[in-house]
Amino acid sequence: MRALHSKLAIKINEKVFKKDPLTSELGEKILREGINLIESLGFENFTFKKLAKEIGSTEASVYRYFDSKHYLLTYLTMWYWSWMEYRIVMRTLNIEDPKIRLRNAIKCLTEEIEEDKEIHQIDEAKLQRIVVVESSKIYQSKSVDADNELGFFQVYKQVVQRVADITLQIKPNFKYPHMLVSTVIEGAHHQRFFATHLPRLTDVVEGEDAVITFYTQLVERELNL
Amino acid sequence: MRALHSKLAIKINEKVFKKDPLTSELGEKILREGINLIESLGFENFTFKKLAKEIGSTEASVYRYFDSKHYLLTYLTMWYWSWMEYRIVMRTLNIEDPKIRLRNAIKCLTEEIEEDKEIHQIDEAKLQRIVVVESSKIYQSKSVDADNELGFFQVYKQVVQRVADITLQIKPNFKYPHMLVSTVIEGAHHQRFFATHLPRLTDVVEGEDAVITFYTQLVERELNL
DNA sequence: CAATAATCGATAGTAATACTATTATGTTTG
DNA sequence: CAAACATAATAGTATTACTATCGATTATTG
Repeated sequence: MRALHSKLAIKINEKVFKKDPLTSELGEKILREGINLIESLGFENFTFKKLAKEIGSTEASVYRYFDSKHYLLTYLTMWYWSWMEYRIVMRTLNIEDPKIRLRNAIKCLTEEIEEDKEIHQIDEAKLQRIVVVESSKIYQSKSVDADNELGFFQVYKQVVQRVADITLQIKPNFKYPHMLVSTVIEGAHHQRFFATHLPRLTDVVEGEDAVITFYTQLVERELNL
Repeated sequence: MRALHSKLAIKINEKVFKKDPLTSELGEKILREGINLIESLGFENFTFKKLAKEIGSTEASVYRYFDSKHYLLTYLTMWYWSWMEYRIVMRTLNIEDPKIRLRNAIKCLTEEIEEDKEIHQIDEAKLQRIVVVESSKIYQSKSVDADNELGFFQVYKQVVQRVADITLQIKPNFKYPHMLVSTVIEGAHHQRFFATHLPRLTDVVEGEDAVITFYTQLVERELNL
């Protein structure tokens, strides 16, 4: 009984999987338990063998869906960015003032996702934690260029482009819109990671989400708002 | 005939190696060829077996210096940050105006190192390319907390602290000095990587080092200079 | 100068990883 | 009901990430 193909369909580039995991129960388990296991073991120690054991299936069956754990992580990251793009669209649509659109978008990109939305079969809060810690591994790899050719980073680029466009509406002659946005996105991830593991590299402020505050401020100052 | 123990001694936390690679010719070869191989193969595909073959030695001998390739990368990264700290000190010492000190420090952190200094046995330009692409893997790993306990990230933290202190001299009530500096450092690395592999995430400007310009500007705007 | 320690190369071996291939048994669908 | 498809079970391979042992050579020290 799969409650799939939910309201908002998130479409993932087909080249990243061998068999669409959203078309079978086993596939969904791979995604769900994959997220759990990657989070608890870390991507390095995560294997398809362990995953298969967890979901009561076999290694070979998992390989029928994904060519490697690298592509599973890629899939999950693509899913995250598709979902994020949707969120950004929702929160900027119908807002006239580009300054508010921008602020909302930055908040979207930098805030911590709360647990327990239960709209998808995928737990977005958990997924965010994986994206924060592990997702840079999907491009910091020898296969970046090949994967980029296949379009695996397209959604990520779209997200950057979308927010960059808002900055250009505010300051049309701004020379570095993409750098600013990608700095904010990657920066927010790093800061969340640092806050947990290397707090001396960040400034955690009690009772405030310093990450949102800092990057919102940074962007607004950069565009002299 | 090793031309070692050069003028400026870079001291590396001893816990990261089993035997100090700077005390033997084999050790130096491990560092030198290690850098070459990691750059050409990528850290994932780099193995001690391949390294041993390259330097005409054996896997077991390499293991006599480092417990794992992870610690070799950690060593190299620590070396880079020690060297970077020295550079920053040199370029900020005796400069009275904190604004200029800051600008120099940011330039140090964001500029591309040119080839062929030949002061150390280590090629800093090549090392920087490795640090840009691979170094985040030393902390984005399950052993972060243990490695942090052992002090492996101390030099990195010192660098951040040092530059953060300059920002505080300029703006004493600034709430996010560490976030700002670590954002600049990690951001600069990402932008250099993006420029090569995912150019739509950045803004390469012909004839100008956009990375230096962008982050210098960013910092100065953040501190309203 | 001799003893001894350090260093290294050579070889071997292990457990785990990252896969691929084959086959047999269901299960769905047309 | 037959064809097509999905999965489990099993087996197997090449590579990786190590560890252990053992002489031979080289450097250090007493």
